[in-house]
Amino acid sequence: MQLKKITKKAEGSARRYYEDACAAAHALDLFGERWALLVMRELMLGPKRFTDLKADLPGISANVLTQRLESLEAAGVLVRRKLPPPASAQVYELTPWGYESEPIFQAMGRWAARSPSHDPTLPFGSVSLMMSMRTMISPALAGALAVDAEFRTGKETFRVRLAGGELTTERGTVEHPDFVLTGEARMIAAAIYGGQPIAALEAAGVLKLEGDRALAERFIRLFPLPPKAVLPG
Amino acid sequence: MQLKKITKKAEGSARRYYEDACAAAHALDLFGERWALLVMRELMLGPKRFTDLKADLPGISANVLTQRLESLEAAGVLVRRKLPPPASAQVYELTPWGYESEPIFQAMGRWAARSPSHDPTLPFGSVSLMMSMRTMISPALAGALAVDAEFRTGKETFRVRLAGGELTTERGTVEHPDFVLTGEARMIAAAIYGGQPIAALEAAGVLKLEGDRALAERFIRLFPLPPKAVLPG
DNA sequence: CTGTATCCGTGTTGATACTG
DNA sequence: CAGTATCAACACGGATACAG
Repeated sequence: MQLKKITKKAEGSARRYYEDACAAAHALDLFGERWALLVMRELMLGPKRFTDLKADLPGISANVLTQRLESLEAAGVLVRRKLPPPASAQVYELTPWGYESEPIFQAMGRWAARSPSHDPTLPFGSVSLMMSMRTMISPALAGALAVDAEFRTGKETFRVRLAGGELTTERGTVEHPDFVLTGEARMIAAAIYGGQPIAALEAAGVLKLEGDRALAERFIRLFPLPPKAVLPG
Repeated sequence: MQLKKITKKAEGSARRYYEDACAAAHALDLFGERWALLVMRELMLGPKRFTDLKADLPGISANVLTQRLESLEAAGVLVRRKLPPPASAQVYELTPWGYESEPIFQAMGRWAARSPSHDPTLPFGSVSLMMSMRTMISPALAGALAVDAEFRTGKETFRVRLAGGELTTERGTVEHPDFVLTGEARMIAAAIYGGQPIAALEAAGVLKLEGDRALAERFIRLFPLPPKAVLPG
């Protein structure tokens, strides 16, 4: 009787780690596998269910998502929670430390926005939109402007509040918003980052604005993109 | 005469990209493959040759290093340069935009230093040490302290200069250093991050200090580690 | 409906050996 | 020194089947 192939890796894939004390290398041990960081991104605005994660990460397969959720849970980045009845569904939620990874996304976003090969016309999720606004807001341009608005993308609604130069973006609604902007995330991005006037996008039927139009037009100019990097050669 | 196998992927491997306009996702398209970010890290303090990169990244294989250098060059992150004779060797050097990725390492380092699973006893390269000092320096603790020191790890020498709360770390020597610290990077790290007194490490024969001892002891206390994350459960 | 487990084809990764 | 060639292992993504 032959020895059974033990190579089968008893349990939980033996991932490859960098044997490096550098904390940045350790960060890659935690979220360096494909999709892991994007899973974290999708959870930055609050818990989600497996199916929503899968839907919001086009291209990921169920088994890969399962593995990443396991790894990230083992790393202490997220936890799986069972919502109390009647909504007794399972959700995945970042730990407090997991939420503190936001500066990583901001540093990566700021840098990669300058990449010569960055293509902003690709699909754009609503979490990415909200995170990017937090990254790109210019306190200098914002000054003392105060805004309390609602952004509605597809099936999600966000409260976007600017006060004291600080921008907060969270899931939820607003009692008496200054304005409400409705449309796909990529259309809102076209207004904010693409310089498209809101009116033009409305005329095209891809965006809808209700409320204080002047304030909205001013608000969407507060997010200047950094200049593209100039390459040698 | 048979048709030549075109499957060979005409040129430059057909990598998998996230189809995502999110700039952070694009950053992963640029350096999300295994080893890519660590290659960038090794170049953050100046150009290196293929063989040095390979030696400083234990575990990477030559073919993977070649691929990563090609990808990063195509992305505009680094360039290959031929040094002028007589030192006519080939080196790899970050572009100005490549150097601007430092905040990414800092954000990752700050966050991952709090990871419950971070193991600071693993091998520690000298570039990582210099980068981590720039990340972890506490301007509050530094105050108006001025230091001009030399750090010697293995075969490399670095100029470490603190002035006006700013820390610069670069390859090179110092004319009249306040002190010179010699030892493996991990031993210097043991002093700076592990709280080991320099004298103890000298007694163990793993570190050597020349010059202003009081200043050196004070200097190495300027790099407090962030507290470990407390996990639920 | 929500999530997990298993199979499978394919491509990527990495160790070793080898070449200009 | 600076890479290429080869090959084995494994990770990815898709499909499908299964469990609560």
